[in-house]
Amino acid sequence: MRILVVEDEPKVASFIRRALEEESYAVDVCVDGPGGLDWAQAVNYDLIVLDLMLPGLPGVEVLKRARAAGVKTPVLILTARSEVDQRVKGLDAGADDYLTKPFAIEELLARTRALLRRAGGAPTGILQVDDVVLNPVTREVTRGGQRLEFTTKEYALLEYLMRNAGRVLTRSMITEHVWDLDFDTFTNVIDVYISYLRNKIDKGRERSLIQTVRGSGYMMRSDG
Amino acid sequence: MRILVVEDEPKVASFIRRALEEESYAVDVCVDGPGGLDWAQAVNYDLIVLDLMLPGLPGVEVLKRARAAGVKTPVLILTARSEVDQRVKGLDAGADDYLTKPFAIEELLARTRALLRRAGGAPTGILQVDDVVLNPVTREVTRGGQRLEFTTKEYALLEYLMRNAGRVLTRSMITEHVWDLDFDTFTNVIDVYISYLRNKIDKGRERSLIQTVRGSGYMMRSDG
DNA sequence: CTTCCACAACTAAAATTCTCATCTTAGGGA
DNA sequence: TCCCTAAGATGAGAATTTTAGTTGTGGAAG
Repeated sequence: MRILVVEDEPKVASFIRRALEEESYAVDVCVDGPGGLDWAQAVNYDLIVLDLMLPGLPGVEVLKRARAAGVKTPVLILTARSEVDQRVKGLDAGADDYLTKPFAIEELLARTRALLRRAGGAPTGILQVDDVVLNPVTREVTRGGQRLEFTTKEYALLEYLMRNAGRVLTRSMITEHVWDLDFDTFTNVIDVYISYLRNKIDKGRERSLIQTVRGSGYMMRSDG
Repeated sequence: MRILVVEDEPKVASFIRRALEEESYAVDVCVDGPGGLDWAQAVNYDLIVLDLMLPGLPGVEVLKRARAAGVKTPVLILTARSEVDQRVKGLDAGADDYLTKPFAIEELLARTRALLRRAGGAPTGILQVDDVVLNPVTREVTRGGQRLEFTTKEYALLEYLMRNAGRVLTRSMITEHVWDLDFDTFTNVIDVYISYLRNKIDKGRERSLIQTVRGSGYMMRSDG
């Protein structure tokens, strides 16, 4: 899940970034309106968090132009408590939800989850492949009832694979969703992390849930 | 030293990024013209590497507008072999040097060094503080003739300190030049890396070359 | 059909980067 | 002077990434 945060105050931006990254989202931060608009159009984000008070170009304008340009990504806007009519304008301009500053970070995370869930059309949010069950809300993963522990990157990769079970994911697709955007092609971190996942998930089983598709990428088996 | 690379082909971009990072520059990559222009104006880069063949806005236009907006940063343009008149236009628009694709990466690094040296007005490039000698070209550091080894980040931090010996560098200045732009304020990596440097440089000496300026930041002693 | 080669993928181990928790120090009140 | 707080230092170790050597695969050549 890739999220764009358009926010000019560095403190707030890095606070949000950190919180979202802890939840295993891939986060890009942009500090001004025009830049935000560019990124929103250039990359197919899963969610955009947009401050309405921006230098260069007001947030509402960014949103309007992005929508005009055909960007369908759900947008969560941030406003100061006083900017009530801004908020209304924001929702009119095509925002999907809003949050007033200052806000509890947990609130932001909850709304993020909600928006992503709504966009994905998933009713429960629980992912299951074979006897592996992943709960995106609590970030808990079990296999056959046994709890499994993952690091942030491992979890992000696993969730992406499970969300796309039965589909082949190329290395660049994985890169785009789980690692940084300007990613180095000449590394094999993905292979390494696949190996970590297999170690934890398939330990002791003969057939891995994660299949290698030679020359293309990897695929999570959609069913036994 | 912070460098902006504006280049749309991901392979080329990450190739350049990697090469520059290996030389301890802090590198930002931007994939289109408008974005490049924004970043060039928003951040005080030490060098901009600009592809002339860009989506959104031609490189020459980016350059013209940046210059019009008062951006003084040296610019190195990249062109395909066939785009001879583009190159001329680029130099007319205010570029400081050019390189034709395909190019040897060493060539790019050499020109980068040359441009940065020219801009900094440093004649030899060798930095010396007390008996610590740093050669930015070979990335070799010695103290009293003894060779010292550093990791990429350690080296970048040390070079920045030495280039500004006698001046107090705040944590945000260090952040801007050595770490990523959207840096987390709540971390103490800088302190940790200062500690690493002291361990390697001052091992066994009573007085550290790197002074702590309480409440402000750090400073490399300019002289004994 | 078999063998060989080149490339893709795998993995262990090392290196690097970053975080966290704890300890130390400096400086300003009470 | 003593104590308290904020700032800084640092060891331990977790997470991430790189490196390099090994293994596996499929196609080409014989």
